[in-house]
Amino acid sequence: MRYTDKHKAETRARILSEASRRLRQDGIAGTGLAPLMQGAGLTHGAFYAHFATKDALVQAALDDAVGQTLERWPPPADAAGLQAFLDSYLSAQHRDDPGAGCPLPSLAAELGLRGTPSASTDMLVARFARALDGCKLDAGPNNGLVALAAIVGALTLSRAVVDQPTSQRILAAVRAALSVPD
Amino acid sequence: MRYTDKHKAETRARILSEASRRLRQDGIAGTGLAPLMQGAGLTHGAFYAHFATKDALVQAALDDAVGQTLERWPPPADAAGLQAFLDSYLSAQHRDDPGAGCPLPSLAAELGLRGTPSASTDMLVARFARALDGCKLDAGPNNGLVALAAIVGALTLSRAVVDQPTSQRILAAVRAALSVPD
DNA sequence: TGTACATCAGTGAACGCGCGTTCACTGATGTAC
DNA sequence: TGTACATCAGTGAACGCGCGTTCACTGATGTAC
Repeated sequence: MRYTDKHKAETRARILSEASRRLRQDGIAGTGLAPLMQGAGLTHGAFYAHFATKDALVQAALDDAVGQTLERWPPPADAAGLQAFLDSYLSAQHRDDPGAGCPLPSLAAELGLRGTPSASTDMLVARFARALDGCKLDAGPNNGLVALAAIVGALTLSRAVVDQPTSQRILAAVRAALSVPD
Repeated sequence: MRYTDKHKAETRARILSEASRRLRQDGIAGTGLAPLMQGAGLTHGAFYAHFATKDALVQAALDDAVGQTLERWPPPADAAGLQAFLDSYLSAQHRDDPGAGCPLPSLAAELGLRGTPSASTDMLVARFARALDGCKLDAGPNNGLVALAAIVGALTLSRAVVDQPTSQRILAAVRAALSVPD
């Protein structure tokens, strides 16, 4: 072997991390392989030593983004943890940095339209729905699923809306609606 | 003039209608001008007799989609009307035909990421929030805004999810959570 | 320990293709006389 | 009413560009002797 296996694994991880960020920031169609590889400090030709196609990278990067998201927002242990989850997910910081955020608001629509969804998405939906089940919404047996739809919709709309006060109001309204009472 | 003004206006309307549908179906980046013009029964060169750039078309087509959406779901007059709105918006039919549907679930994320949002989006958000204010969610002063986030998130997720029972459950759960009681 | 060879991640030029956009041209129609 | 001209929506070839992908080659490293 020319380089150690460790070296190759590190390069692959670097490409993956760059892709994971760029996909959430620019969308799937908006992410080109050449700029991506340049961002990873390589030329575009090196790509195919690590992934068979762009689609294969998209799948792997999506898995990575989902994993990162589950690490950032692990299942809350108690009411305070759930409140922290909501505050963090519905923050201006999350809204303004989609590349580091949850892939559902940034990528779910494109995945749905393309018809090439991944199993990771379903898992993330299931985990987040369970995590949110305890929030105050009081929407019946699928409380967590309703709360998830609300926070994903809120973040999506808060990014799309031009008027900044409206953007803030959307986040604040959903935060208030789901918040655990003191 | 070679053709009547009416003829030109009709052609423009045909391009706009085709674009309005395709944008919601394939996204902005996913909609090419050549296939679009072919869909309108013209060659791609004719495009620039009607629009200055692709961006100008996107703006106009987005306005068209918003207008179409407000016609399809006008402000409900009473509780029964609100219920009909919810049932229709959260239907499998709406989920499975994004090209004819509300542009928020299909395009809001891309508009947010691109940073080229339109005033129409804000108007649609405001109108729908007002329309949904009376629904049962009971989420405080911005009830309609919370309900809007929930239905937009629900439709987006129902399209992205692989598992069909989960997709149906998302729509049904949000429908139940917002429904006006009998 | 030192040398010869095999491996293969990474380089950089090139592939065909579709993109948004431009442009010389056509030809059906409206207007002027 | 009939003819000559002006208009301009629409055609179709072409533009440069970035896309995903391929490929002959390089050269640093690990392995074999």
